[in-house]
Amino acid sequence: MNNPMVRRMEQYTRFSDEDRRLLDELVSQRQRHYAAHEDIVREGEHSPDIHIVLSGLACRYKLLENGNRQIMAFLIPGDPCDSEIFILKTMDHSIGAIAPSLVASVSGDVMKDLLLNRPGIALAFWWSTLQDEGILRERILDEGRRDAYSRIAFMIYEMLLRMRAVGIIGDTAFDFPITQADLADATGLTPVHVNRMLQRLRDEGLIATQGRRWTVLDIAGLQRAAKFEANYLHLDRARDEPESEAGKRLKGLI
Amino acid sequence: MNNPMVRRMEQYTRFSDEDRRLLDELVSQRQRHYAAHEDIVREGEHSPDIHIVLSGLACRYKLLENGNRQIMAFLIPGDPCDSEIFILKTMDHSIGAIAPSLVASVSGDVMKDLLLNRPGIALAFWWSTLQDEGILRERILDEGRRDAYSRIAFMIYEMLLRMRAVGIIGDTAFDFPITQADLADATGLTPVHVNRMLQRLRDEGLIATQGRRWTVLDIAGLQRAAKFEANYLHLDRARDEPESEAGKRLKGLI
DNA sequence: CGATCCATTGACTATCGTCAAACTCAGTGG
DNA sequence: CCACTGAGTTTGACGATAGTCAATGGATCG
Repeated sequence: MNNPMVRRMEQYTRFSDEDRRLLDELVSQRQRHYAAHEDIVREGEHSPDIHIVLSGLACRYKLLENGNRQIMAFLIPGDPCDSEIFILKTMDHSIGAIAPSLVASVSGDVMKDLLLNRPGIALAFWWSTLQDEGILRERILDEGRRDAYSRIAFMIYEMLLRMRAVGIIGDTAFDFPITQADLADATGLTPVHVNRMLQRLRDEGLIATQGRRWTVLDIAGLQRAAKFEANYLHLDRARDEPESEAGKRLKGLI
Repeated sequence: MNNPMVRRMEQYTRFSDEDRRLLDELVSQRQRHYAAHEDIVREGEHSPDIHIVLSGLACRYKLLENGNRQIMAFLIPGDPCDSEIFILKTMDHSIGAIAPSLVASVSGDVMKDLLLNRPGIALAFWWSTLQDEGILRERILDEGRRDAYSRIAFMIYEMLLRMRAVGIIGDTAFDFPITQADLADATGLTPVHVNRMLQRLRDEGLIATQGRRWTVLDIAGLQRAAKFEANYLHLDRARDEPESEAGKRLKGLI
């Protein structure tokens, strides 16, 4: 079976055949399609199931009183959405589909059973949680200390790497079915400003977009735009650590 | 024993006497003082121990190539710093003391033993991780969608609640040994702008500062400044949920 | 009593937000 | 086949929030 969750987690661990079989079974029992903009889990709810994105694109988001939305994380195929429900009573944020998506539901009891009896699987889920936390921290760094241009570039680069990790990508082109307004909600910018930054990235020959298909034309240039390059002021340190800090960071994280 | 970690975790669970004894023992074995600005764990390292802040103030941070620093989270007494070391090879961020701090070291082996054999303790640590993740998400919301004034107000209010939860607080006054430059690194602003916003909060009678001691003079006003109030456009929903979204959020989280 | 670290001020700049309108394009129905 | 529609993208003019730079003031500490 072509299980994106297994593919993602195998960046970290090698599953036994039995574990892989169990995980395949896990995501194939109950599946459901969600339309674009449909909520999968809502803030304040407690769901008896956990959800895993199999195809499409979803996100974690919160709404502010004034109707503004902040997307805190994108969920791509292979990502579990809400493994915290075993501990926390209610969700402190919502999960929504951005594009039409296929999502697996797993009963919490079945999941709990797996976590208790299959240490390999439990470890992989723990790793997944920690990776998510790393991505959250990177996002804080991004919003706090990078300008709009770098932030957009960074976002695109991160999606490229993450999609590559689960194999849903053709070399440097990938489906990222998102509107500029969604991107604005994810980066903390306005749609208008996102548009301006995308134009700049296109003008500079770094990326191209045709509909929902994004192509990275110049990976090195995109890294540079995203502030991924080693700073030449730190060259002495770079002898020991040939890669830039940010480069290592994102690789370690993805 | 006066164990802030136990106090913090008992917001979530009630420890058995034995668990409490074990946790008290855990943090009293090996303790060390760190000076202000001293690193406790550095990005890229792998430490055999996990660390728990007992007094003072520390933070998770990352450095950018240009020397800019982003503080991703404050660690107050009771907070474990690096429980991820069981899974991840290296830290993807650094932990540093902001003020002189007392920190407990716990050998990873001892810790692992506890997590495997004391389910009550394992659950409490898992909860702690999830709470941290919630705080990270709230920070992303903050940086993405609130202006500087609200962001500073929010930060102060969050610290008030968190300090209250571990009991290191005199009603509405608390020690928050931080410079305006640190606050700038945590909120993604410049020190100059932080200064302007603090002046505004003081002018409006919401807070007062004497050295490192912060006093909240007007809690409701501070909540309002932090955009904690229910939005009256949502009153219909507020009938079922009398609290504001943000209010619930932070309470659920703390 | 300098030295140092922080806080504060002011003048100037620029990044980004706001508003509003026009444009593109795919889908729909007469 | 061709308006009609609506979602999404693009443009431009303007405004405001926050950053930059540089100097001053205040407190604490050997």
